[in-house]
Amino acid sequence: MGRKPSSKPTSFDIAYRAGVSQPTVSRALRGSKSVSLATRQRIEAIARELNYTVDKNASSLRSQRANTIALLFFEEPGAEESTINPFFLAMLGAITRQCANRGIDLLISFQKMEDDWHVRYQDSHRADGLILLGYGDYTLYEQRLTGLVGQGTHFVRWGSVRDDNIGVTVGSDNLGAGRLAGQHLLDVGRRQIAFLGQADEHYPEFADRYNGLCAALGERGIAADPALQVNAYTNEEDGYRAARQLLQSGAVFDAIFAASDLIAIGAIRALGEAGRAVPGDVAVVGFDDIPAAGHASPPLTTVMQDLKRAGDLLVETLLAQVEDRDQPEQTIPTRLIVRKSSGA
Amino acid sequence: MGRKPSSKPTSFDIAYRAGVSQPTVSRALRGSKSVSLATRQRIEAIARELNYTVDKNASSLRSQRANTIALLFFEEPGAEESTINPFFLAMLGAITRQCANRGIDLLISFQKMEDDWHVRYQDSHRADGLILLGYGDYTLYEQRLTGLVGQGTHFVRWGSVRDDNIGVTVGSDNLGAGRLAGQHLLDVGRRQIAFLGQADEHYPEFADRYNGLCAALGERGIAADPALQVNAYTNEEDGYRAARQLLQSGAVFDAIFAASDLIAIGAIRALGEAGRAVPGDVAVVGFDDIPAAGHASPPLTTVMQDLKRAGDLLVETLLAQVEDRDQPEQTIPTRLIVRKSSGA
DNA sequence: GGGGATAGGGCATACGTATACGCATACTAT
DNA sequence: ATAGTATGCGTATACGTATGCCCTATCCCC
Repeated sequence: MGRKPSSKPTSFDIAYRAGVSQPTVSRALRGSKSVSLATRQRIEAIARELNYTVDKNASSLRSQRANTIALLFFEEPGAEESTINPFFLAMLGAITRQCANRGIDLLISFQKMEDDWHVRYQDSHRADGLILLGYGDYTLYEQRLTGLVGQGTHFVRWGSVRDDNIGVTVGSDNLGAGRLAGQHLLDVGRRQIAFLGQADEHYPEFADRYNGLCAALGERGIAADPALQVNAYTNEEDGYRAARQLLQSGAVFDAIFAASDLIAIGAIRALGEAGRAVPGDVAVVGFDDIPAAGHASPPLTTVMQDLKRAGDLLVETLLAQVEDRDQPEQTIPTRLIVRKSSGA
Repeated sequence: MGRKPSSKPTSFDIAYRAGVSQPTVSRALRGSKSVSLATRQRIEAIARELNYTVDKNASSLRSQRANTIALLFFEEPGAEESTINPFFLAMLGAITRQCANRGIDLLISFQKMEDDWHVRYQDSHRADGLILLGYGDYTLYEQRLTGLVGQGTHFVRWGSVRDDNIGVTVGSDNLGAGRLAGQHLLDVGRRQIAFLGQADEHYPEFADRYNGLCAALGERGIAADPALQVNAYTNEEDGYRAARQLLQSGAVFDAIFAASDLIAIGAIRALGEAGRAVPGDVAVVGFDDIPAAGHASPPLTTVMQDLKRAGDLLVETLLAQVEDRDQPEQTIPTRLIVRKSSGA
C-alpha cells in the first residue's frame, strides 16, 4: 500500500494520460458542452482511477466562487455554553442536508454579535454568503447589517419577516402561528390566555406570536389583558420563573401560550408545583415542537415550525442572492400539533 | 456609501501604498520576524484602513494549508432527521469554540458512512483533517479507515480508546465511568444492577461501560448476571422498549445503569407505567448529562462527560497530527453527577 | 465550390498569496 | 580594516484551476 503514491494528482496528470490539455480536463469535469462525450468519459475514467479531486482552493481562487456558505449562530451575551437552542440545532440538520444536496460546503461558527464575522468569512472569500441565526436582538445591529448591505455582502437571516427589515429575512409566519394557537385555545373553551415571552420589538418573532394571539382574541371580541403577558426569554428556567411570576401576581388565567417549548416546559413545572393541573386547570401551548415536546408530561401541544422547509429556504434564498436570481417567498407556514397539554 | 469601492484590495494594493513589495506585506501580516517593526506597523495600519483581508483561497493554495477542519457526523442508517444525539450537539458547541479560539474554520457535514467524505474534504484540500463523530459501528468501516491511514489522511475519531484502534481515537474513560456508576449503585445498597445498552463489540463505548459495571461488581464479589443486560441503542424509545423487555422477563433488579441519558429517561417512563418507583424500587443512573437529565423527574443521576475537554482534545489531537507534533493523552476522565434518581 | 456556422480543443494567462533566494546595508568581532 | 553575520527587503516563481481567445476540421447549404 503506497504511503503517498506521489502526492496528489493534478489536472495536468489527468491531461497527460488522456492525451489532452489541462483546460480540457477542467472543462470535461465541469461538464462544459464543448468537450465531446467520448473525451469526457475518457477523462472521467482516468480521474476516477487516479483518485483525482479538484483542488478547491485553486478552483475557488480562479473562479471567485467558494461554493461554501457560512452559518453563524449568534449567542446571547450571557448564554451558557451548553444551552444551544434545540430549535436551531434541529435547523442545523436541515441546512446541512440541504447544502449537501447542492454540493455546497458549510462553515459553522458560534459568534458574539460583536465579532467581525463578515470580515472573517465573506471578505476573505471563504464563503459566498452568510446565514445569520439567533433569537437575537437584531435591532442592536442595524448599523452593522446596513454596512453589510452596502458592501455587497450576501446574507440571509432567520427571524420575523417584515418589510422594513435590513437585508433579506426568512422566517415562520409567527403572526399566523400565534393566531393558530389562540384560536385553538379559544376552541377548547379557554378565555383568559396568558402569554409567556418577550412581546416587545426587540424580539420581533415573539412579538409577532403575541400579536397573533391578540388578533385571535380580538376576532372573538375578547380584549387582550396586558397583565397576562409576562416576559420570558427562551429557556426552561425562564419559563419557570415567568410562570411563577404570573401565579404570584394573582392574575386569573386558564391557559398559557408560551413563546417556546422550553418556556412551556418550565411553566408546566411551575404549575405542577403550584398544584395547578395541566390541562385541567391550565391549558398549555408551546412553540417549536422540539423533540422534548412529545416526551413532556403531559405531551405538549405546540406549533410546529417546518424546519426542513426553513433550511431549504434559507439556503435557496441565499444562493439566489449570490447568483443574482429571483428570490423565493420568505414566509413559512406553521402547523399546530395537538397533544394532551391543551386539553383538546 | 460606495457600493463596491473598487472590488477587494489585494496585498499589492497594500504594498503600493506602503511603498514596499507584495511579499513584504505577506510577511508582515503573517508576523514574520524578518520585517522591521516600523514597516509592519505601517502595513498593518494601511491594511486596516483599506479593510484588507487575506484571501483564504490564494493563501491556502500557496501554503497548502487550509486552516480548516471538517467535522463529520455519522448517522445511523435508519436515523430520523430530527434525532441528532444531544450529546454530540453539545460537543459541537465545544469544538466550534475551540476552533474559533485557534483561528481555525470548521466545516460540518452529516454523512452516511457510505459516502466518500475523505475525497470531499481532505483530498480536495478543503480541510487539513477530519473529526469523525458518531456512536456508529466503526468495525464496519475498518477497511475504509485503514485506507485513510494509508493515504496519509489526518483524522481523529471519538469513541472507545483502545490499543488496536485504527487511527487515533479520543474518548471518555468509559470503563472507569462504568465502574463509577456501579460503585455508586453498590454504595447506595443496590445489588441487582441491570444494564440497558448494547454490550457487544460493535458498540465499544457501551461495551466498555458495561465492562466497567461488571468490574465494580466483581470487586465486591458479585457476578454479573447476563439476564440483566438488555440491548438498547441510544434514544428514548429504545430505552423504553428495553426497560419493558426487562420487566417482562421477570428478572429481579433494584437498579438500572443506562448507557445513555435518553435510554435512562425512556426506562424511567416504562418503570413508571409499570408502577415501579424511582428511586424507591429501582435506582437509575444514566450517562452523558444532557440538559434534559437535570429536568427529568426524578432528576437523573448520571455520568458527566467533559464536553469542553472533549472538544478541546479532539481539535488539539487532530492539529498535533497535522502539524506532526506529539499527541496528547486521549482519554478523558468522567464525573458522577448524583441526583435523585439513584436514591443517594 | 465557396462561405458561413459549429464543434472540439489548444494556448496563454489570471486568480492572490507564500516562500526560496539573493542582495544590499549595517553591525560585530578580530 | 576585513571578514563574518544578522537584518530587512526585493525578485522571481509556484500553487492548481478556469476561462477568453484563437485555430482547425467538419459539415451544411445554396
